[in-house]
Amino acid sequence: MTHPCSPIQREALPSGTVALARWLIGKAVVREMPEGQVSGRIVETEAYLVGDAASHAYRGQTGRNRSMFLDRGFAYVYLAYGTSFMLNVASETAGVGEAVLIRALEPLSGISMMERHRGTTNLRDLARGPGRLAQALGIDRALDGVDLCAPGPLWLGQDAHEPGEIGTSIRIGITKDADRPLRFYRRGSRFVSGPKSLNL
DNA sequence: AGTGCGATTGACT
DNA sequence: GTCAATCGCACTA
Repeated sequence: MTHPCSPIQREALPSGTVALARWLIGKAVVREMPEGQVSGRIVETEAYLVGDAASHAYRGQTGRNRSMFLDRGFAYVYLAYGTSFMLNVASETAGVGEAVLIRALEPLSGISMMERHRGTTNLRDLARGPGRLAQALGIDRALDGVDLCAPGPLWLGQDAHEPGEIGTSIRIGITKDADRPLRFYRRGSRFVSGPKSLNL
């Protein structure tokens, strides 16, 4: 197993939300549960910026989005469509509301636990899409605001693996500021979400 | 207090 | 390919 075993230090995160979104491709998300460890390699991200009408922080800080305004490396978790939790990484200095949405993982460890959480054994479907990813890792609002750069229930790890070639596209599922090239993905990975036309 | 709307998913034609 | 489910939250009054 190629387990990462300690969190990436906050100082190692690149500054700038777009830089972080690209850099996170190929890093690992690690979830510690009572039953064991679940982890996956990040293969798809999106950036949400200040002045971006698609961002939850567009109209400033609110009860839901306050974790977007934490320092780099803290988690912002929210519920979308009443059904799916979304995992984001706050990406700027404290007080600035920007974040990176983690959209898809390539399963690395704890796969049987992911299968149980997701109700399928289809490896490709375990964490392809932000809602599926959160379900596979048992992520919900209880993890909103946790430090992903510290040991605990959820953290970011190095992965002994090349990030691969990174593609860029418009973001998925938004209607405002929909033309900006702020989605990043591992080119050629079968674990990325989205239509073929955005994964070239 | 009421209303409209998603950073999605799964089921179905 | 289409489409409804589902609910917390932000916005209006």
